[in-house]
Amino acid sequence: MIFDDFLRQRRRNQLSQDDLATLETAVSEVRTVPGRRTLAEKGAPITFSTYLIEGIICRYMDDRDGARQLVAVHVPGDFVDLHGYPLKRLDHDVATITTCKIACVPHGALDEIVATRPKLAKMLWFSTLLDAAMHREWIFRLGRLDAIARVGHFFCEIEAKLRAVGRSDGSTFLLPLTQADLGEACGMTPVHMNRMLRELKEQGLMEVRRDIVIMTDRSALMRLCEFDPSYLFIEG
Amino acid sequence: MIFDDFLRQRRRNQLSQDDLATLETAVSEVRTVPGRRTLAEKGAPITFSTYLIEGIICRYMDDRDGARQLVAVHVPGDFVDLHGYPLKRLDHDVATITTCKIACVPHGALDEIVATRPKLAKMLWFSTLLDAAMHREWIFRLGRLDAIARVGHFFCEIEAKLRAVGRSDGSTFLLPLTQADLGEACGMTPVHMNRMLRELKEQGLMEVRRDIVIMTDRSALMRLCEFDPSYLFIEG
DNA sequence: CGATAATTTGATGTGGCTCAACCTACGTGG
DNA sequence: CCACGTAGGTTGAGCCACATCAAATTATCG
Repeated sequence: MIFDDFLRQRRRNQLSQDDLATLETAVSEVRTVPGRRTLAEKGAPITFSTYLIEGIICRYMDDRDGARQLVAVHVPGDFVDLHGYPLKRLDHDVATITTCKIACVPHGALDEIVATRPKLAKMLWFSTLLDAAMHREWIFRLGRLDAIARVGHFFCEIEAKLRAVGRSDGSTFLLPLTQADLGEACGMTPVHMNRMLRELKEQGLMEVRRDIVIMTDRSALMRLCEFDPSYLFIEG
Repeated sequence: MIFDDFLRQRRRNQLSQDDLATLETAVSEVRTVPGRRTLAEKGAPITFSTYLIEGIICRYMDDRDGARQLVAVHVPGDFVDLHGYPLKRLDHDVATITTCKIACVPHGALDEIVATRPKLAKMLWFSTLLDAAMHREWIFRLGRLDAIARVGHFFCEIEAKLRAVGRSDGSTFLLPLTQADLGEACGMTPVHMNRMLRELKEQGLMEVRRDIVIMTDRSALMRLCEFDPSYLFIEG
């Protein structure tokens, strides 16, 4: 049950029932956390990793003035800080955006998996490298795209990820991020994010109504922002 | 011999002589590649990973106009595309900057390691996550720092990495990147890179003479660009 | 010594930031 | 059920960091 969305549409078929059962028994606790709560702080040593069952979680780093740069936005099915298992401590903060249902997996249980189930271990490794591939795309986005394309690119990524876990029908999905959050993800001020969203709407590409995102013309949007989903390693 | 610099100053002490010998025998070939050569292209399936013994290698992505964004710069001791082992194909290009000495490790040999040596496997996993941590710092750099701080931050990172493998004395090191390369790493035009380098020199922080970088005042430079090396996981 | 790549400099344009105000939605308590 | 407080969203005016374009200068290397 818990890991129903784990690597869904990725290489889940390479996970045996046995593997999934093993993961399931590795969970020490499932709990619900309210929105806007810090889950882990930069520098703190961690002893378990967090798997996201439901909700939205972000990872971020602050500059010296406290301005925030998001480095990842997580959706159900993501093993949020699995990289903390080999690294032992985090180089950034982790916080919920919405109310979240999470599963905690102690690192001791992961040791057991690595020692006895090399195939499953390799899949866990794979899942951390998906995050790294997304990081690279974020570097590209921030370094090479202008503001409107950065915004479009961000939404294209989120949509593809949500679709892979059945949370988007390809044009409409729920995403309760404020414009300030979006700005922190795309490296721009909330004011400019507001203008870019208006521009995208006026161009008939996408619009945001309350927490609902509607991609009016997804393929045109993808063209605008040079979005190629291959880095997400989604199959089928 | 080959892996003398692998994870040096990281957690190398956790690698046994046996582990190192195993890595060594996993190498199928050691070769020398001239500078400015493409080693692997985006999308191509790969069957071996490349370990960098000597030289500088970069990874990058191109936008639709061919403008390049570097996503990583590698120094000796880096396992350049080890992430290609679980991922099976690359989401970016890889190219040499200088003449390089590299070791090729077939993925079949890595399978053997993962199946029989969980501790070594976890160290390999760890090394791919170091790259991910650097990616995150690059996201922060591009999203939150102004041009001069981006440049300083880039040099601080390179210096720390080179120092960890004995290629920097803490103030002076060799780095044969053109100003165009540097611009592609820091998300700015070569013209602006040139002006930022002048500015850094005039402020007495660092200067570049030919291929030699001299950090005149490293701690002031680190302050300017909010550089905190903890994300590099260098010990001692 | 000539060809080519890299660096440097100047002039001008503009994308996105800053600052400031106002508007709207919504939750809370009276 | 309304009054009010607060967070989020919207809009405008002005400015500045960085891009662009163009040309000159300096290294590098056959």
